[in-house]
Amino acid sequence: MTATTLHEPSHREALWELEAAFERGDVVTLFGTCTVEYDGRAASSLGPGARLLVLKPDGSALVHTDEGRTPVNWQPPGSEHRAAVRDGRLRVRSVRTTPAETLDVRFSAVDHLAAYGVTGGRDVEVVGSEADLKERIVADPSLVEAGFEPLATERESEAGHIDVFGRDAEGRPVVVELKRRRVGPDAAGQLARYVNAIEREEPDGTEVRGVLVAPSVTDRARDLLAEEELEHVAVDPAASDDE
Amino acid sequence: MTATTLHEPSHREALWELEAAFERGDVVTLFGTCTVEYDGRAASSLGPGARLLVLKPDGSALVHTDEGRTPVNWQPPGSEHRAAVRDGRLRVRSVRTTPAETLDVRFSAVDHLAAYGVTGGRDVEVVGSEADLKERIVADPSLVEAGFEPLATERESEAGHIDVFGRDAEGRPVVVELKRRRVGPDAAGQLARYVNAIEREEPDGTEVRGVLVAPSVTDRARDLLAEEELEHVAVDPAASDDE
DNA sequence: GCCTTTATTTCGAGC
DNA sequence: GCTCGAAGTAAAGGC
Repeated sequence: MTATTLHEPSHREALWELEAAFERGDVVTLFGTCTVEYDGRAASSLGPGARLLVLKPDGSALVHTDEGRTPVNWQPPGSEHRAAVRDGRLRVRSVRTTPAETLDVRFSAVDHLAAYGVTGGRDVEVVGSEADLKERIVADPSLVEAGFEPLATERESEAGHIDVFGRDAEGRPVVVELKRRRVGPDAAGQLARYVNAIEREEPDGTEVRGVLVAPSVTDRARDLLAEEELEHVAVDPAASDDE
Repeated sequence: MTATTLHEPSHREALWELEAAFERGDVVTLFGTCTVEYDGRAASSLGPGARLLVLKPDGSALVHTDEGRTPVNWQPPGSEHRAAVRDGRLRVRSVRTTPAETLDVRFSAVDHLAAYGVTGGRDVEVVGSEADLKERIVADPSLVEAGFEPLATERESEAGHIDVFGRDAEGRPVVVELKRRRVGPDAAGQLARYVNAIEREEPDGTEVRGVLVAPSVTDRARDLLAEEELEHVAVDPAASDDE
């Protein structure tokens, strides 16, 4: 892996290295004092300050301060990075279309620039997602209730994609909505929409049950579930193989 | 601003510099080959690869590959960073509680380390948010409809916070929900919940109107609005002073 | 491309 | 601390 670094480069030196790094498809980090202007879906302006700029070969751009997980400004993948020196100052501009968005970073001082060939090993295996919960339900339908029989995990309805569809011990259709964590009113509304859609699809008068499978629900969600005559089944969030 | 950089340091040299940087409250970037283990709300495992690790003094940790705006692994602010050398390899561990989460980055090779004093200028002024839309509505209520009179922008209901509440030309109560961009069924559901809540609060039989103010709505949202007898008013998203 | 939903969402406000 | 909703949400999957 090659790493090129410049310590307190001139703006013009930084520009040369930046352009070479773009050419190579490197990931670039830039530390320095800069202002940031963004215009697109919204618009924002950020006064002078010391920041970290990360530029990726896929077009992503991140402006980080010393605080927060979220960049203070950014540009999503698919943007195009361009660098220039204007009035003796390095300027990095990242532009994308649909939607039209521009990120403009103007440096008054560049403290450090590093360019790296970063490749390989992007695949993360995340465990504990909603998909995992679905697998648990299918493997052990009694987690929903005794006698529950899953019929489809990919059923489409007029209202959208239903997590698990099946029938209870008495043969009544059951719509199951899965959430891996405590849920609010939005999830109750989502389940209600699905149940209504299935009621329209089933023969007239068929009673369709709706079950929200989640670790817990908020008070407001509980009220909404009661109002819509939907049910909540508590499941332990993690607990698959580990304890 | 002081910037310390190490090029291809030994694992032990990297450790010393890391600990000094933590002490100083610097932002640190580390390039190298590493594996990443995360365990907390979910769990994940990331095999060896070249990555960029960013450590912030507020406890944030970001693991970036050469793709994507979102880090492949991370730890939110409030975590605590610790570094150590085990079996001759640098290991950075970031831990937080509530919820208990651990991020473990094990390096097989450290290519570059940089530490920076990044301070000041974190405040971004974002224009074009929902709050801006609310100001526009209050300044010109006819954007909702002729004769609309806003009475409250902070009205609380049993179902939650209502963006704008007012009365139409005939004196009927109107619940206005604002969205700065095209909306789906969730927003229609949200508005329906607010309208229902106000109908319960108003004298029996009072007809309460619900108006969704947004640039546009999806087909499904349109159906849902029609079902619930709610209305949609189109507003240009940007368009305040600029054109 | 649009639509829909999930996310280790993050973040902020209010209670 | 929890709840709720916004976000330039991002990212994935389906059409």
